[in-house]
Order: sequence, then structure tokens, then C-alpha cells
Amino acid sequence: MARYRVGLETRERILEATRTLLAQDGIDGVTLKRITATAEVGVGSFYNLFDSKEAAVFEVVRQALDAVDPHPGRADGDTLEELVEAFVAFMTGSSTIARIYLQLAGLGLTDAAIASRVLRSHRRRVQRFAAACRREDPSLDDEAAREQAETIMAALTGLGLTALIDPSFDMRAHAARLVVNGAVRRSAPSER
Amino acid sequence: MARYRVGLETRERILEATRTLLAQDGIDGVTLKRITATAEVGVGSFYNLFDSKEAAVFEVVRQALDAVDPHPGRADGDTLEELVEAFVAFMTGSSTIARIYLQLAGLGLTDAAIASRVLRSHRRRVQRFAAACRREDPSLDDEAAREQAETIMAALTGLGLTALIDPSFDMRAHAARLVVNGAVRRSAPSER
DNA sequence: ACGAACTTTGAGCGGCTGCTCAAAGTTGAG
DNA sequence: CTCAACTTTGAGCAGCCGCTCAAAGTTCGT
Repeated sequence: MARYRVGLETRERILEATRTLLAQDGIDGVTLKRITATAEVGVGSFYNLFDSKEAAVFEVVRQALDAVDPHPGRADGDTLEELVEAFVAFMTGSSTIARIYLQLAGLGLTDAAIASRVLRSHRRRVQRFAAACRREDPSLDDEAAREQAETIMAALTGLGLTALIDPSFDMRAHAARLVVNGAVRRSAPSER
Repeated sequence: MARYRVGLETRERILEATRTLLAQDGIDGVTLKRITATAEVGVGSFYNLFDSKEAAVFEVVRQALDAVDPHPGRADGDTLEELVEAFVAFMTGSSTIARIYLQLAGLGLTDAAIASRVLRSHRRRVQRFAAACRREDPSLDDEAAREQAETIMAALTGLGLTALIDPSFDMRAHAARLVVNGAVRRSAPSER
């Protein structure tokens, strides 16, 4: 849509404004008026570059979901520690985007379109974690590795949510406990 | 506000309608028109019984938060298994209320008023879990028990979120793994 | 420097929002 | 049965929402 340099810059300003407002005030705080005011752009310019308000929000959200994965290029290689650390860093460091990510997951509870986007990214991440689990403990079969990955990821998500709501919560310490003697211990004794 | 029998019944119908809509369509799906239409009540009647739309939503939400605690009367006594099972049952069983609960946590990310309500209920629950942890393993000091409780609760919240978004996710199995050989194992070896 | 392609602008549209209020109807204690 | 207290009703208000469009301005290959 944007072909000239100025158009692309305006597009970036709009996305940046949308991202800021999403993180600051949540999905309800994002109105067209506020986006265009923050981006210092006329309402018409917005519709030159995006089909709808929803389109801009989705674009921000897509970028947010992508940002959760460390080393997206490296096909295989991240260790479990790296993956966990990357997730913790994402939650505690770039809390702006993390807030969007978690609020999105919440919205997925009642919006099927959002849910499918969240789930797709979630499943991709489960695979990365599962692969790391198998590298850590080759005796695991595919299914066990996947289950272990689901558990650790769900736990990390919950820890992140708590950390963002409660500033005094030390997510890194709790995540470390999970990994060292928690759900993803190296040699799972697991008797049923 | 409501003093006559009919008034109380209308109040209940409104709360029920609000609860249903909140769970079905999320916070954005709840409009005054839809509430009053679902409850089969005039708009004016609504404002006889509630100060604002927000007041009705908060009331539903308060009830939802209270519903997370099992045996609220029993001052001390629930075992860790009971607490975990109650949380799992809440998430998988009464998914209507569970959805409200989790979406509320998401909203707490950007709304300070909601955050403080969520945090208060969260902290109360941490105390119950921590007490259960100490009963399980009396060698724990207060601080260690609290941290263990925070970890297991955050993990359970994350598992619940995943379970509500992904219907194929078996929350009970994953929660069991957490408790049996996970974050809350009975004798914490914990070397740093 | 020309001029087609691209970008900017904001008043205004239709629609939905939460909410008010005066008039009519219902309840239930005495 | 009486009647004050309580409840119901919905048209309508002010205000915000996402969005359109025609006119004016800017960019940049030629």
C-alpha cells in the first residue's frame, strides 16, 4: 500500500503508536482517534495504510507473537535454559510487548479468530521446547517430550502473568526453581 | 436497593445474564442492551438495582473470584492435593466462571483497579497454598513455603489458561505431574 | 521542471454506547 | 382495602465509535 518513503514512515509511526497504546491501556484503550493523535497523523492517512483499525492491531500483535521466539532463524540448537531464559527476558524485559501477548491470550478465551492465532504460535513454541527437552534427555519419546514442554510453557506463562501484575514477583527465580527441580528435571523418575 | 421479592429476583436475573454474556463473549460483548435483553428487563430496571454497568460486572467478578476457593469456611485443613484438585475442577468444570476469572487477570495488566482486586484474591490464595505446603513439609520456613505456593499457583494459572484455549489440553494430567515430581515435591532438595 | 502517482487532511455520517427520567404498574404491611 | 413504597418501562440524550471522501499537498522517476 505504501510506496513512497513518507508512506512507510507514517506506517511505522502508526504501528508504534498502536503498540504503545495497547501496552499502556489494553485493547479497550486503543481507539482510532488516540492512535492517530499519538502518531500525529490524520484519520484519513491511517486508512490509506491500513484496511481497518483491526488490521493495525493484528499487525502489532503478530510482531509481538514473533518476538517471543529467540533465534527464530536457528532451526535447532537452543538449549532448554536458553529457551526459558529467553521467555523470562521477554516477560520481564520488554514488558510492553509481553503485556500485549498475555492480554491477547486472555482475549483468545472468547474470540475464536484470536484463539487460533495464539494457538498456532503456542504450538510452534511447544515444538521448540519439546525438541530441547529431547536433546536434554534422549530417553524421552516424542509424546513425553511434548507433554513436558506443554507443562513448562504453561507454567512459564502463568509466572509471566503473575510477574506483570505483581511487580514484586521475581519471575526469574521462580522459573529457575521450575527448571532445576521442577517439572522439567533432567531425569524424570515419573512413577504412576 | 432491592427490598421487595420481585426486585431481588430481577437482580438475580440481571447478574445471571451478565455472567453468561461475560463468559460467552468476553468483556467487550457485554453491553447494557444485551444484558437487559438477555435478562428480559427494561433498561430502567437495571439502573434501579445497579449504579452502573460496571457495578454489575464487578459483582459477577467478585463472585467468580470467591468461587476459586474451596471450603472457604474451613480456616485451615485443606491438603495440597485438595487445593490443586479444587483449582483444576474450577478451571475444567465451571469454565464459564473460569473464563471470566482469567480474562480478568488479563485486564489487570492494564487496569489498576482490576489488578488490585485480582492481587488481593491471589494473595489470599497464596496463603492457603503456603499453609498446605508447610503442613506437607514442616521443615519449610514461611518464606520458602510462600515461594513454593507462588510457583505452583502461577503454574496452575498458566495450565488453566492453556486448557481453556486448547480444548484438547489435559489440565488434570499436567497438574498432577507438577505436584508429584514437579515444583511442589515433598522434600525439596533445592541446591542453588 | 513536469506531472502521474502517492499521501494528507478533517468535517461529517450512521451507528452504537451508557445512562436518565417521568409516567404507569405492582407489592405488601397496616 | 388503602396507599406509600417499591419496581418497571422505553423513548430519547449526549457522546464516542470506526470509517468515508473529495480536495489539497507532496514525492520522485522521467
